[in-house]
Amino acid sequence: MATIKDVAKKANVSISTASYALNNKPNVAKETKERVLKAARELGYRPNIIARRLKTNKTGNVGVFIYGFGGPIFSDLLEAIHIELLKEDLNLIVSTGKSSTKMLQEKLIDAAIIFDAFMEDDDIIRFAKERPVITLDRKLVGKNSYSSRVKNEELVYGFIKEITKKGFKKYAYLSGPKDNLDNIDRYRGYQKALLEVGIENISKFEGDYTVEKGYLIGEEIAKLKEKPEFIFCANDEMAVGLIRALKNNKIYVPHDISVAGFDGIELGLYINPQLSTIKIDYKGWGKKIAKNIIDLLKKTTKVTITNPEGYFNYKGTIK
Amino acid sequence: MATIKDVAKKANVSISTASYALNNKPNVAKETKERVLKAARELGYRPNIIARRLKTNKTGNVGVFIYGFGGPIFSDLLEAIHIELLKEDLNLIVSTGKSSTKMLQEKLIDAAIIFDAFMEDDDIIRFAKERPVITLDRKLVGKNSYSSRVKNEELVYGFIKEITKKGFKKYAYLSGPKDNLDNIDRYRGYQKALLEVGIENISKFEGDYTVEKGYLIGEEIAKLKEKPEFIFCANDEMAVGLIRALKNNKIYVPHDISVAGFDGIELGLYINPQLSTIKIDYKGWGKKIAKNIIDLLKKTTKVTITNPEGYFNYKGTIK
DNA sequence: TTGTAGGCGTTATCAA
DNA sequence: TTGATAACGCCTACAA
Repeated sequence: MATIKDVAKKANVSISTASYALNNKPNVAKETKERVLKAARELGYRPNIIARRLKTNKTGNVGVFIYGFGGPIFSDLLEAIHIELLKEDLNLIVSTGKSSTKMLQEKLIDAAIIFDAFMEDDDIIRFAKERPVITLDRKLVGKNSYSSRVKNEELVYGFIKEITKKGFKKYAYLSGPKDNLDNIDRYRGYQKALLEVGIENISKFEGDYTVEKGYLIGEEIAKLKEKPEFIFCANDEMAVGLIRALKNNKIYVPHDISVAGFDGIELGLYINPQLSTIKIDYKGWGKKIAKNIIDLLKKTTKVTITNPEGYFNYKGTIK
Repeated sequence: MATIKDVAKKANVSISTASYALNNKPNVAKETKERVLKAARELGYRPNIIARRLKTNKTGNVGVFIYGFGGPIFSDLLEAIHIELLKEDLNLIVSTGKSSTKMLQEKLIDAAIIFDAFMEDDDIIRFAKERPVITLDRKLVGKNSYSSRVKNEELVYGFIKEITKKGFKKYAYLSGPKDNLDNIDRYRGYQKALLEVGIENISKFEGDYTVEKGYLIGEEIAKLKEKPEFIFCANDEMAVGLIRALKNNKIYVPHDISVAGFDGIELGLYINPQLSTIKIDYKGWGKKIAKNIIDLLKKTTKVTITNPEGYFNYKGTIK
């Protein structure tokens, strides 16, 4: 592999001059520069990013750490982030699980966006001592450390407030993992809205955000004597599984039971009827966060982190 | 950030001794080693992977480059790869588009797995001069360069051979992007199977692998006077969109038209009826490829690259 | 068993 | 406008 040394030799200049030429520094003669660039081209020279990094402490990479590659919400988020980063010639690196933590520790990235509740606050804080982080899955604010959150409580509250006008009596909540922060906030909004109209007992089923679990809970509910009239699922995927199980047990949505979810995933559009849900603008969110990260890396201005928008869709699986 | 220098100073040893101790070399006295490790712990020392890499030419990262984060087949593939890599303490880095090419050039990874037809052969070949690559989306075999492919032609041929026994007369093919290699191979198998039973004119619609395009083609087909009796879609996502458009136009699958897809994505299980398809074992594939990569990195044995399995599901959207 | 020193490929300081 | 050289943090002969 050709190094800058080879280029310098071939162009008959010193290493430092070669470096200047290759990095577009203004202090190098036009003719010299051309000679260097030509040599580089002919040798197929590529700067060794590792060596550069050792010197400059910059990689040109932004890491996005997610809790799994399966989540349908991530594709929009990642796609949008990627587009923005490319505009600034930054690379996007995606990782998950233990790999993420290691990348954070090894600082192979200039900045991080975190959407993985399994990652430890401590690791994030340590990283944030030197580089900016935006977390999307927790409240973690400090030096270099920002948080952008879906307005879970507010959105669910507003959504359910409307639902209560339909006069349902028996409500249920299908939760995500019980220590998941988004899930907790969504439940809080749910509970608040119902309490305000005097409904206190909400039957609660514990899920895990997967279609499969939603299906299992659906089968469970199908066997109940006293069925809920309205079930709010902490995410769309569980709602899809739930509805499917109900249908297989000849319980029809929304005729027999009304169901709603959260996220607005594409899958929800392709079941019949379409899933009622609280749709989050993940694309818009990704774009905004990426812009924030870019600003943070530039350190030019004060950076204001924004939260994503949400929209209600009552049609479909609600009577 | 604490460096090995700080650790050495704190433990009152030389840098090299600190390095030996931290890397578990056998030549260091037990007591010294303990002193070094203690110092490292107290300083929160983390080796700078960048510096190490510069010296050893190893990163401990494996890159997987995909054509987009939206593809539902990738989640299984990535998840499986990730699990295998972790067993060997290798990190998984995922990237797409231009970022992928840059990572390849900058060699931030020890090996690459490529499933992105937009990446250039040249870039891959250059990378493969020094490190192993497995491509999943093209035929590219050479030094350090291996190819693992879905048996598109063979699978579609076998599947359609069975279909022809049902006695359909009018066949259509909904293609992927017309220069996509998988798509071309799938069509070849389709054509071959039909030719063998004397069917020569296949009406062909050009799609792009997306649900949206499938939907548009579905609307187009709904307007045709002479409709096909069986439509094979080059992937499941288009099939889902197609079926949905047909249903919206009161054409029912499989009652009026039979449809099948390719991939076996989860979404296909949640439409009604379930999508008939050629299911690829993406999880198994990911596991195998990851193992291959690990072997290649170890350079121990001759490595044999395997192809993924496929399974037929005729039930659901085929009459 | 420990320490000295050279080098991985860059960038950047300073002198020429 | 160019060149010599010292870092960046780590590993590893080789010497002690």
